[in-house]
Parts: sequence; C-alpha cells; structure tokens
Amino acid sequence: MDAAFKALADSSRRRLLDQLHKSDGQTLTELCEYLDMTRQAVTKHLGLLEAANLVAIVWRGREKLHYLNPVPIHEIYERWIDKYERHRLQALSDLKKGLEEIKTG
Amino acid sequence: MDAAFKALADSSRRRLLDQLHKSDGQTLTELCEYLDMTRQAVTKHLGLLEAANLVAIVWRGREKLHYLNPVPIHEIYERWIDKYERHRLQALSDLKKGLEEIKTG
DNA sequence: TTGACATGCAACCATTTGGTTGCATATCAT
DNA sequence: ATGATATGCAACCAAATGGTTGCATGTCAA
Repeated sequence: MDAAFKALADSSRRRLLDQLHKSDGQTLTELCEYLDMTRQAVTKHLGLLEAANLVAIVWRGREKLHYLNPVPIHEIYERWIDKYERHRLQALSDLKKGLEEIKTG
Repeated sequence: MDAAFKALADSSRRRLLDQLHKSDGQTLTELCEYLDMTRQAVTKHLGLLEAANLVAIVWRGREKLHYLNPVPIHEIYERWIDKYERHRLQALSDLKKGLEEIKTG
C-alpha cells in the first residue's frame, strides 16, 4: 500500500490516472499529450503507477495500452481512509449531540 | 490537496496520524516514542502534516499538543477517491449484469 | 534561582525524485 | 525494403526529501 500512496503523491501521476478514468486503455503517446514533459518522463511515471499496481499494461503490436486498476485505491479507502471518515462523522455526531444538550438543557 | 497527498506519502507520517487517531492531542515527545528517529526529524514530519492542514497544534505551556484534522482526508475521499470507487462499483455492476445475461440468454 | 524538561532553529549529509538527452529496437504501412 | 511510428534503456543532472548533529530558547518545579 505504501507504493500506492507514494505513487499518488505526484500530481502528474494523479493526472494520468484521471485521464485513464476518463478513457481507459490509452497508449503511451496518447497519455503524453496531457503532460508537458518528455515521453521518457511519462514512461517513468507510468512505471511507478504500474509498480504500485494502479495501472495494468497490455501490448497491442507496438502499442502499450494502459488500463486503470481501481483495487489499490479501494484498499487505501477501505483500510485507511474509512477509519478517519468514521472518526469525522463521530465528531460531527458528538457536536450535534452537544448542541442538542445545550438547547434542551 | 497536493500537500495532503504528499504528506500522506510517507509511512512515518501516516503512523503519526494513526497515533493521533488512537489518542488525540499528544505532545511532540509523546509522538516521538512511536518512531525510531530523532525528535528533530519527527518535528519535521509534524511540520509537513501541519502545513497540509492534517494536524492542528495547540500550545499548553511548554508543550505542543497535536490534534488530528480529518477534513483534508475527507476532501481527498470526496473529490478524488469516491470517483474511482464509483467506477469500481460500476465495473462490478456491469459484470453482474453480464453474468445475468449469460444465465437468462 | 537553578536545573531539568519541551521545543525551536540551522547547517549539513546521503539518497531519492523528477526531469532531461541520446541512442537503440521493434512494428507498421507504403 | 524502407521510412515513419511507438517504445525502451541508460546516463546524467538539479532539486527535494528524510535524516542527522549541535546549540539556543522558553517554561516548569524544587
């Protein structure tokens, strides 16, 4: 999960994921159009995303197709974020209860 | 939101957040006990968390108390992860529909 | 008031990161 | 076959990152 967190830390990589979310299965050169850097730099970013299992690769002839894998993001949500979300809602609930006690008390 | 993503990329910082999740309002020296590094290094990590608005600090005398702020994590969930979660559930739903068509067809 | 405690600040260091350039290789289309 | 297209690989570079050490400052307690 650490690799996924690290991969998500860079805005260029998040943009790549967003791009795949809009249109899955894009080639490297297609993905390059959205980022202002060399193809080789984009390759490195996609390599990190692939290492973090966030994108899967399929070769079609000389083209490399990139597919989004939502599982690691789900795991981050399930095993990490959800805990804080519950905490947050609990805090809201506690606040609400406190306000009601002020009103009725 | 970029600062929050970057802050979450480091496992020591995530551990600090987990620690505050368990027990909010801890001092710097208390938080130091959970990490195998110098106090100054922990200070830097907490500084990044603070800059990302993930923790808020309150001074009590010479002690610095650290409180968890769940809002940025919620924003990451709401404005980023939720989109992929829906995508994932849609994929599941599509799969289910496909299977039913195979059964009934 | 003095010593211990909690923290801050700054310089320094090695490694990682995010990018580049240059060249090589494989596939497609004419 | 040949040229254009799609990608890979490696060396290099500057800046950011994650840690250290050393010392200064402010607050509590005896």
